[in-house]
Amino acid sequence: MADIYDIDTYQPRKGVGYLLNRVRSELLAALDEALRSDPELASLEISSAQFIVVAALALSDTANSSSDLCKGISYDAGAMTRMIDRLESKGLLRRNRRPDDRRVVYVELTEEGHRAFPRMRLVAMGVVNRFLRGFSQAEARQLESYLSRMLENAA
Amino acid sequence: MADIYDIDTYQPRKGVGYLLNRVRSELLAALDEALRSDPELASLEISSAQFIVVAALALSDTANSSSDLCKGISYDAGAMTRMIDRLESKGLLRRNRRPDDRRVVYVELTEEGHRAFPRMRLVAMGVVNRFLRGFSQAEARQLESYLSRMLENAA
DNA sequence: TGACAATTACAGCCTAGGCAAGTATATTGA
DNA sequence: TCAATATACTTGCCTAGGCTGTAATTGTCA
Repeated sequence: MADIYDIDTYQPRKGVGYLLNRVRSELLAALDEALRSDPELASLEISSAQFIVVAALALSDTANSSSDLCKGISYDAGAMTRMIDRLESKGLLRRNRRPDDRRVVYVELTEEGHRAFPRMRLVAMGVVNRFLRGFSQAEARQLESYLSRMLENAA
Repeated sequence: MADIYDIDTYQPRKGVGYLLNRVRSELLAALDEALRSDPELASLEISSAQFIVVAALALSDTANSSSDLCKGISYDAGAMTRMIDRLESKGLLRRNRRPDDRRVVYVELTEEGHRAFPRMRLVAMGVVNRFLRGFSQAEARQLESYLSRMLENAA
Protein backbone atom coordinates (compact mmCIF):
# COMPACT_ATOMS: atom_id res chain seq x y z
CA MET A 1 0.00 0.00 0.00
CA ALA A 2 1.21 3.49 -0.87
CA ASP A 3 2.50 5.96 1.68
CA ILE A 4 -0.07 8.22 3.25
CA TYR A 5 1.92 11.45 3.07
CA ASP A 6 4.24 12.54 0.26
CA ILE A 7 6.96 15.12 0.18
CA ASP A 8 5.08 17.65 -1.88
CA THR A 9 2.04 17.90 0.32
CA TYR A 10 3.19 16.81 3.75
CA GLN A 11 2.48 19.53 6.31
CA PRO A 12 3.90 18.39 9.66
CA ARG A 13 1.46 20.59 11.52
CA LYS A 14 -1.68 19.32 9.80
CA GLY A 15 -1.16 15.59 9.84
CA VAL A 16 -1.72 12.78 12.26
CA GLY A 17 1.47 13.41 14.22
CA TYR A 18 0.61 16.96 15.08
CA LEU A 19 -3.00 16.15 15.92
CA LEU A 20 -2.01 13.27 18.16
CA ASN A 21 0.24 15.52 20.17
CA ARG A 22 -2.35 18.23 20.50
CA VAL A 23 -5.18 15.91 21.50
CA ARG A 24 -3.02 14.08 23.98
CA SER A 25 -1.84 17.23 25.69
CA GLU A 26 -5.35 18.71 25.82
CA LEU A 27 -6.64 15.45 27.24
CA LEU A 28 -4.01 15.34 29.98
CA ALA A 29 -4.54 19.01 30.82
CA ALA A 30 -8.28 18.45 31.05
CA LEU A 31 -7.77 15.41 33.27
CA ASP A 32 -5.40 17.30 35.56
CA GLU A 33 -7.93 20.09 35.82
CA ALA A 34 -10.83 17.72 36.48
CA LEU A 35 -8.93 15.87 39.20
CA ARG A 36 -7.82 19.14 40.76
CA SER A 37 -11.30 20.64 40.87
CA ASP A 38 -13.29 17.59 41.92
CA PRO A 39 -14.57 18.21 45.45
CA GLU A 40 -13.93 14.65 46.60
CA LEU A 41 -10.42 14.45 45.18
CA ALA A 42 -9.06 17.98 45.41
CA SER A 43 -7.45 17.40 48.80
CA LEU A 44 -5.41 14.50 47.42
CA GLU A 45 -3.90 16.64 44.66
CA ILE A 46 -3.74 13.78 42.20
CA SER A 47 -2.04 14.45 38.86
CA SER A 48 -2.98 12.62 35.69
CA ALA A 49 0.30 10.69 35.85
CA GLN A 50 -0.51 9.59 39.39
CA PHE A 51 -3.98 8.51 38.33
CA ILE A 52 -2.47 6.32 35.62
CA VAL A 53 -0.40 4.46 38.21
CA VAL A 54 -3.26 4.08 40.67
CA ALA A 55 -5.48 2.80 37.86
CA ALA A 56 -2.88 0.31 36.67
CA LEU A 57 -2.67 -0.96 40.22
CA ALA A 58 -6.40 -1.04 40.88
CA LEU A 59 -7.32 -2.78 37.66
CA SER A 60 -4.60 -5.38 37.64
CA ASP A 61 -5.74 -8.75 38.89
CA THR A 62 -2.24 -10.06 39.54
CA ALA A 63 0.16 -8.96 42.23
CA ASN A 64 2.07 -5.85 41.17
CA SER A 65 5.71 -5.11 41.69
CA SER A 66 7.31 -1.79 40.87
CA SER A 67 8.79 -3.22 37.70
CA ASP A 68 5.44 -4.75 36.70
CA LEU A 69 3.98 -1.27 36.85
CA CYS A 70 6.85 0.14 34.79
CA LYS A 71 6.36 -2.42 32.06
CA GLY A 72 2.61 -2.02 32.05
CA ILE A 73 2.61 1.69 31.46
CA SER A 74 6.04 2.17 29.84
CA TYR A 75 7.52 4.14 32.68
CA ASP A 76 11.09 4.62 33.80
CA ALA A 77 12.12 2.55 36.83
CA GLY A 78 13.76 5.46 38.61
CA ALA A 79 10.76 7.67 38.00
CA MET A 80 8.53 4.89 39.32
CA THR A 81 10.41 4.70 42.62
CA ARG A 82 9.74 8.39 43.16
CA MET A 83 6.17 8.13 41.91
CA ILE A 84 5.53 5.40 44.49
CA ASP A 85 7.15 7.64 47.12
CA ARG A 86 4.66 10.38 46.31
CA LEU A 87 1.62 8.12 46.28
CA GLU A 88 2.76 6.43 49.47
CA SER A 89 3.14 9.77 51.22
CA LYS A 90 -0.42 10.59 50.19
CA GLY A 91 -1.55 7.38 51.80
CA LEU A 92 -2.96 5.91 48.57
CA LEU A 93 -0.70 2.87 48.44
CA ARG A 94 1.95 1.07 50.43
CA ARG A 95 5.16 -0.84 49.75
CA ASN A 96 5.99 -4.27 51.04
CA ARG A 97 9.13 -6.24 50.40
CA ARG A 98 8.05 -9.62 49.17
CA PRO A 99 9.25 -12.21 51.70
CA ASP A 100 10.10 -14.91 49.20
CA ASP A 101 12.17 -12.50 47.11
CA ARG A 102 13.34 -9.52 49.05
CA ARG A 103 14.49 -7.67 45.95
CA VAL A 104 11.00 -6.97 44.77
CA VAL A 105 8.74 -4.30 46.14
CA TYR A 106 5.16 -5.40 46.19
CA VAL A 107 2.81 -2.43 45.81
CA GLU A 108 -0.84 -2.37 46.82
CA LEU A 109 -3.54 0.21 47.33
CA THR A 110 -4.43 1.17 50.88
CA GLU A 111 -8.03 1.36 52.02
CA GLU A 112 -7.86 5.06 51.24
CA GLY A 113 -6.62 4.23 47.75
CA HIS A 114 -9.41 1.74 47.19
CA ARG A 115 -11.92 4.29 48.40
CA ALA A 116 -10.68 7.11 46.16
CA PHE A 117 -10.13 5.15 42.98
CA PRO A 118 -13.75 4.75 41.80
CA ARG A 119 -14.18 8.51 41.95
CA MET A 120 -10.95 9.06 39.99
CA ARG A 121 -12.12 6.61 37.39
CA LEU A 122 -15.43 8.39 37.10
CA VAL A 123 -13.75 11.75 36.66
CA ALA A 124 -11.33 10.39 34.05
CA MET A 125 -14.14 8.70 32.18
CA GLY A 126 -16.07 11.95 32.12
CA VAL A 127 -13.15 13.76 30.54
CA VAL A 128 -12.68 11.15 27.83
CA ASN A 129 -16.41 11.08 27.14
CA ARG A 130 -16.38 14.83 26.77
CA PHE A 131 -13.62 14.62 24.17
CA LEU A 132 -15.66 11.99 22.33
CA ARG A 133 -18.86 14.00 22.32
CA GLY A 134 -20.69 13.52 19.05
CA PHE A 135 -18.97 10.21 18.32
CA SER A 136 -21.09 7.16 17.68
CA GLN A 137 -20.07 3.91 19.34
CA ALA A 138 -18.96 2.64 15.95
CA GLU A 139 -16.78 5.67 15.38
CA ALA A 140 -15.18 5.32 18.81
CA ARG A 141 -14.43 1.64 18.13
CA GLN A 142 -12.93 2.58 14.78
CA LEU A 143 -10.72 5.24 16.37
CA GLU A 144 -9.51 2.69 18.92
CA SER A 145 -8.80 0.32 16.07
CA TYR A 146 -6.79 2.90 14.12
CA LEU A 147 -4.69 3.74 17.16
CA SER A 148 -4.10 0.06 17.88
CA ARG A 149 -2.94 -0.48 14.32
CA MET A 150 -0.49 2.42 14.65
CA LEU A 151 0.82 0.88 17.83
CA GLU A 152 1.39 -2.43 16.07
CA ASN A 153 3.23 -0.63 13.28
CA ALA A 154 5.54 0.94 15.84
CA ALA A 155 7.05 -2.36 16.83
CA MET B 1 -25.67 11.31 21.82
CA ALA B 2 -24.85 8.86 24.59
CA ASP B 3 -21.50 8.67 26.33
CA ILE B 4 -18.94 6.39 24.77
CA TYR B 5 -17.68 4.79 27.95
CA ASP B 6 -19.70 3.86 31.01
CA ILE B 7 -18.68 3.13 34.55
CA ASP B 8 -19.21 -0.59 34.39
CA THR B 9 -17.04 -1.28 31.40
CA TYR B 10 -14.58 1.59 31.27
CA GLN B 11 -11.01 0.29 31.35
CA PRO B 12 -8.66 3.27 31.46
CA ARG B 13 -5.88 1.25 29.92
CA LYS B 14 -7.83 -0.01 26.94
CA GLY B 15 -9.60 3.09 25.74
CA VAL B 16 -8.78 6.05 23.57
CA GLY B 17 -6.89 7.94 26.26
CA TYR B 18 -4.42 5.18 26.90
CA LEU B 19 -3.91 4.44 23.22
CA LEU B 20 -3.33 8.10 22.39
CA ASN B 21 -0.60 8.31 24.99
CA ARG B 22 1.09 5.17 23.82
CA VAL B 23 0.98 6.01 20.13
CA ARG B 24 2.21 9.53 20.76
CA SER B 25 5.16 8.43 22.85
CA GLU B 26 6.11 5.70 20.38
CA LEU B 27 5.88 8.20 17.56
CA LEU B 28 8.14 10.72 19.30
CA ALA B 29 10.62 8.03 20.27
CA ALA B 30 10.73 6.80 16.69
CA LEU B 31 11.22 10.33 15.39
CA ASP B 32 14.03 10.99 17.86
CA GLU B 33 15.70 7.77 16.78
CA ALA B 34 15.27 8.52 13.08
CA LEU B 35 16.70 12.03 13.44
CA ARG B 36 19.56 10.71 15.53
CA SER B 37 20.54 7.99 13.09
CA ASP B 38 20.10 9.84 9.81
CA PRO B 39 23.57 10.30 8.29
CA GLU B 40 22.85 13.84 7.09
CA LEU B 41 21.36 15.03 10.37
CA ALA B 42 23.17 13.05 13.05
CA SER B 43 25.81 15.76 13.55
CA LEU B 44 23.12 18.34 14.38
CA GLU B 45 21.66 16.19 17.14
CA ILE B 46 18.12 17.38 16.54
CA SER B 47 15.44 16.20 18.93
CA SER B 48 11.82 15.77 17.93
CA ALA B 49 10.90 18.86 19.96
CA GLN B 50 13.51 20.87 18.10
CA PHE B 51 12.22 19.60 14.77
CA ILE B 52 8.73 20.81 15.66
CA VAL B 53 10.03 24.34 16.20
CA VAL B 54 12.14 24.37 13.04
CA ALA B 55 9.16 23.06 11.06
CA ALA B 56 6.82 25.67 12.50
CA LEU B 57 9.33 28.30 11.47
CA ALA B 58 10.03 26.91 8.02
CA LEU B 59 6.42 26.37 7.06
CA SER B 60 5.05 29.64 8.33
CA ASP B 61 4.58 32.25 5.65
CA THR B 62 4.39 35.15 8.09
CA ALA B 63 7.19 36.57 10.17
CA ASN B 64 7.64 34.62 13.39
CA SER B 65 8.28 36.04 16.81
CA SER B 66 9.05 33.90 19.82
CA SER B 67 5.49 34.30 21.08
CA ASP B 68 4.05 33.43 17.64
CA LEU B 69 5.93 30.15 17.85
CA CYS B 70 4.65 29.52 21.37
CA LYS B 71 1.06 30.05 20.33
CA GLY B 72 1.46 27.99 17.18
CA ILE B 73 2.68 24.88 18.91
CA SER B 74 1.32 25.41 22.45
CA TYR B 75 4.68 25.84 24.07
CA ASP B 76 5.69 27.64 27.24
CA ALA B 77 7.32 31.06 26.70
CA GLY B 78 10.18 30.39 29.08
CA ALA B 79 10.85 27.04 27.49
CA MET B 80 10.79 28.69 24.07
CA THR B 81 13.51 31.16 25.05
CA ARG B 82 15.76 28.25 25.96
CA MET B 83 14.72 26.24 22.90
CA ILE B 84 15.72 29.17 20.68
CA ASP B 85 19.02 29.37 22.58
CA ARG B 86 19.74 25.75 21.71
CA LEU B 87 18.77 26.03 18.06
CA GLU B 88 20.70 29.27 17.72
CA SER B 89 23.82 27.68 19.17
CA LYS B 90 23.47 24.91 16.58
CA GLY B 91 23.40 27.55 13.87
CA LEU B 92 19.95 26.60 12.61
CA LEU B 93 18.25 29.92 13.33
CA ARG B 94 19.01 33.44 14.51
CA ARG B 95 17.35 36.11 16.65
CA ASN B 96 16.79 39.72 15.66
CA ARG B 97 15.10 42.40 17.68
CA ARG B 98 12.44 43.93 15.48
CA PRO B 99 13.29 47.63 15.01
CA ASP B 100 9.71 48.89 14.98
CA ASP B 101 8.86 47.05 18.22
CA ARG B 102 11.92 46.33 20.24
CA ARG B 103 10.05 44.03 22.60
CA VAL B 104 9.67 41.28 20.04
CA VAL B 105 12.35 38.85 18.96
CA TYR B 106 12.06 38.00 15.32
CA VAL B 107 13.27 34.46 14.63
CA GLU B 108 14.35 33.15 11.24
CA LEU B 109 16.14 30.11 9.87
CA THR B 110 19.76 30.54 8.84
CA GLU B 111 21.03 29.20 5.51
CA GLU B 112 22.10 26.10 7.43
CA GLY B 113 18.58 25.79 8.81
CA HIS B 114 17.02 26.12 5.39
CA ARG B 115 19.42 23.52 4.03
CA ALA B 116 18.74 20.97 6.78
CA PHE B 117 14.98 21.32 7.02
CA PRO B 118 13.93 19.39 3.87
CA ARG B 119 15.86 16.40 5.10
CA MET B 120 14.25 16.63 8.53
CA ARG B 121 10.86 16.82 6.97
CA LEU B 122 11.59 13.77 4.85
CA VAL B 123 12.73 11.79 7.89
CA ALA B 124 9.68 12.83 9.92
CA MET B 125 7.35 11.98 7.08
CA GLY B 126 8.92 8.56 6.79
CA VAL B 127 8.26 7.86 10.46
CA VAL B 128 4.62 8.89 10.25
CA ASN B 129 4.14 6.87 7.07
CA ARG B 130 5.60 3.86 8.79
CA PHE B 131 3.09 4.19 11.63
CA LEU B 132 0.31 4.44 9.04
CA ARG B 133 1.42 1.38 7.12
CA GLY B 134 -1.61 -0.54 5.92
CA PHE B 135 -3.91 2.48 6.12
CA SER B 136 -5.83 3.53 3.04
CA GLN B 137 -5.95 7.22 2.21
CA ALA B 138 -9.59 7.24 3.28
CA GLU B 139 -8.75 5.70 6.64
CA ALA B 140 -5.97 8.23 7.23
CA ARG B 141 -8.34 11.11 6.42
CA GLN B 142 -10.89 9.63 8.79
CA LEU B 143 -8.34 9.33 11.58
CA GLU B 144 -7.37 12.97 11.05
CA SER B 145 -11.03 13.88 11.18
CA TYR B 146 -11.62 12.00 14.45
CA LEU B 147 -8.65 13.69 16.07
CA SER B 148 -9.77 17.09 14.86
CA ARG B 149 -13.19 16.50 16.33
CA MET B 150 -11.66 15.59 19.68
CA LEU B 151 -9.65 18.79 19.56
CA GLU B 152 -12.78 20.81 18.96
CA ASN B 153 -14.48 19.08 21.89
CA ALA B 154 -11.57 20.09 24.10
CA ALA B 155 -12.35 23.77 23.84
C1' DT C 1 2.01 64.82 28.55
C1' DG C 2 2.21 61.45 31.93
C1' DA C 3 0.58 57.75 34.85
C1' DC C 4 -0.92 53.22 34.30
C1' DA C 5 -1.86 48.97 31.83
C1' DA C 6 -0.49 45.53 28.45
C1' DT C 7 2.86 42.93 25.90
C1' DT C 8 7.24 40.54 25.02
C1' DA C 9 11.12 38.14 26.19
C1' DC C 10 13.97 36.48 29.75
C1' DA C 11 15.67 34.34 34.26
C1' DG C 12 15.02 31.66 38.49
C1' DC C 13 12.87 28.06 40.80
C1' DC C 14 10.23 23.74 40.88
C1' DT C 15 8.79 19.35 39.24
C1' DA C 16 9.39 15.19 36.81
C1' DG C 17 11.18 11.83 33.56
C1' DG C 18 15.47 9.39 31.34
C1' DC C 19 19.77 7.36 32.13
C1' DA C 20 23.60 5.43 34.55
C1' DA C 21 25.82 3.94 38.67
C1' DG C 22 25.14 1.76 43.16
C1' DT C 23 23.17 -1.59 46.62
C1' DA C 24 20.82 -5.61 48.18
C1' DT C 25 19.20 -10.03 47.09
C1' DA C 26 18.79 -14.20 44.33
C1' DT C 27 20.44 -17.55 40.91
C1' DT C 28 23.80 -20.14 38.44
C1' DG C 29 27.62 -22.94 37.56
C1' DA C 30 32.33 -24.59 38.22
C1' DT D 1 30.53 -23.92 48.41
C1' DC D 2 31.19 -19.65 46.65
C1' DA D 3 32.45 -16.54 43.03
C1' DA D 4 30.31 -14.64 39.06
C1' DT D 5 26.24 -13.09 37.11
C1' DA D 6 21.50 -11.50 36.99
C1' DT D 7 17.56 -9.08 38.87
C1' DA D 8 14.92 -5.37 41.43
C1' DC D 9 14.90 -1.34 43.26
C1' DT D 10 17.14 3.04 44.64
C1' DT D 11 19.85 7.24 44.14
C1' DG D 12 22.27 10.97 41.79
C1' DC D 13 22.78 13.68 37.85
C1' DC D 14 21.06 15.76 33.62
C1' DT D 15 17.63 17.72 30.70
C1' DA D 16 13.49 20.10 29.77
C1' DG D 17 8.94 22.04 30.40
C1' DG D 18 5.63 24.90 33.56
C1' DC D 19 5.02 28.80 36.48
C1' DT D 20 6.15 33.23 38.43
C1' DG D 21 8.39 37.42 38.74
C1' DT D 22 11.07 41.12 36.30
C1' DA D 23 12.77 44.45 32.94
C1' DA D 24 12.16 46.77 28.72
C1' DT D 25 9.12 48.55 25.57
C1' DT D 26 4.77 49.98 23.75
C1' DG D 27 -0.16 51.28 24.02
C1' DT D 28 -4.03 53.73 26.28
C1' DC D 29 -6.49 57.31 28.04
C1' DA D 30 -7.54 61.02 31.15
